Amino acid sequence: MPLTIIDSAHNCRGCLLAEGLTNKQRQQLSMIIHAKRHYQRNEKIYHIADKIKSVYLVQQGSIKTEAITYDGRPVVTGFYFPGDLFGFDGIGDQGYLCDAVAIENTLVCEIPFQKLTALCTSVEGLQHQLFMLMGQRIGSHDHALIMMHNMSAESRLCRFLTIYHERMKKHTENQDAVVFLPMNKDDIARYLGLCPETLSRVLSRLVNKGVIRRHQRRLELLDIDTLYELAS
Amino acid sequence: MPLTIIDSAHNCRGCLLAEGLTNKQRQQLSMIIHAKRHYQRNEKIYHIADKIKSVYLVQQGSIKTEAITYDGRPVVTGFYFPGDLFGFDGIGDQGYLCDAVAIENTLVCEIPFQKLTALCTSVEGLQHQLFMLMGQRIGSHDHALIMMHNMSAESRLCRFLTIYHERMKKHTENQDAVVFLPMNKDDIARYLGLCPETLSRVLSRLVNKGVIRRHQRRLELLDIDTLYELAS
DNA sequence: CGATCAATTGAGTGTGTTCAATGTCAGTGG
DNA sequence: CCACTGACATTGAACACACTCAATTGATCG
Repeated sequence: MPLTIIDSAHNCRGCLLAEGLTNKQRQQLSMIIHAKRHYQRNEKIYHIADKIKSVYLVQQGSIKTEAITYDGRPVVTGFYFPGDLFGFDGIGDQGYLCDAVAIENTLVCEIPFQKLTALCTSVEGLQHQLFMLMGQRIGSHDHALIMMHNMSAESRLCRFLTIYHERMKKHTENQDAVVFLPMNKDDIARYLGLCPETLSRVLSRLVNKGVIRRHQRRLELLDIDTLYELAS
Repeated sequence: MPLTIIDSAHNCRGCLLAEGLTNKQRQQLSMIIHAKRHYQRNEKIYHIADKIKSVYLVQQGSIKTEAITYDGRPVVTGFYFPGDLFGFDGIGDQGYLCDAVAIENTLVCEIPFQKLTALCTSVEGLQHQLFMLMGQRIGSHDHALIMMHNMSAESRLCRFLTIYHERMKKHTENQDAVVFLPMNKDDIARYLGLCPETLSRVLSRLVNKGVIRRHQRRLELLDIDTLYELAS
């Protein structure tokens, strides 16, 4: 079974970068892929201030990126799941701004950025796709910024859940109102800008309201409408 | 005098996109520039959800981008000054995510994104520069996100001031410890995620501490070291 | 079954918000 | 020249929400 995954990596199937490319172009793309490898839970894919410029694709598993605030606290700046590209924070001129860490056992494929941009000059569809993805990335972070502004803990969590749920519905065959969270609660708290206790309290409150049901990392979204309402 | 500005627009001098290009390449770049025009205070350069894809360069003046939170409050997502490119939030597939609004009378040059990327395939230095700028943009917003996490009102303001001061020192001949803020206080408050009253209080506190001195929109940074310390 | 560690709950505190009152300034008209 | 007006900035008091620290409960493993 892992073989098929490795194989699909070779052919760049399912990779957002390869979308709209011909088979031949996909082959060209797969040629420049530097490495595909497994990472253990908590293993780092890259470190803050690393100068090696690559973008990475999550094949299987999940990734978080985390940075350190000016007063020394760890902050989670993003989560990435199969099909997602990450590492764009390293494209600027000061190296990576985050650590990228595997949340679980994860298969990642590395794409050297310089080779990628070189290929872009000959494969126009690829350039377009890359600009799009970077644009979307900029957009999604504007989104995150907006979210941080004066939203209550409850709103933040509900929004996180709805976004995560939509993401999973779109990319997996699972269409249920159930989500599995591969990351632990502390990571979610650091992502939402809350302390773990507050997150715990909000979760309990949502359970009491009958909006969700919990079985450790498996969440049932009982009342999606209210979830969306609370996410305002 | 405005003539020289228009002229420099034609030659793309001072434009971050044109950095490292030959004169001939700059000419090619200036050919695709769609429009250069003046905007009045509070005039919009583009609107949320606009599908027309362009990036814009501030020639003179200043720009803010603002969005609406899920509960209907306006949020300022960024400020842009001469030499800055803005409009990257519209590159994704869902149109612009913000309104771009002139803070004062402002001269802006519009660069259609499609033509720009088409030119990128032939002018490699331009492609590199564009990727870099988008990468930096992603990085700076990661930065902003980190900043929002659990920082006190005072820290946020001090960080804003130091960043703004460094920006102005780099891009203008003015090397004094003085900054002019073209935007009004409400905009700063909406950018920092504070209410205007809190911003006012923090400013007063900084004056009392002897860190800054105020004359309406002109701020003297009396004690830059403490300013940096407080920005932690 | 007890030990260990994580997760939850509770009490108290701090910081920013809200709403209201006061102060400041520019522009207008008597 | 001075009082009046309206917009905006500042200050004050009360409140709400999330944080901190501590205690309790729950889960996992030997």
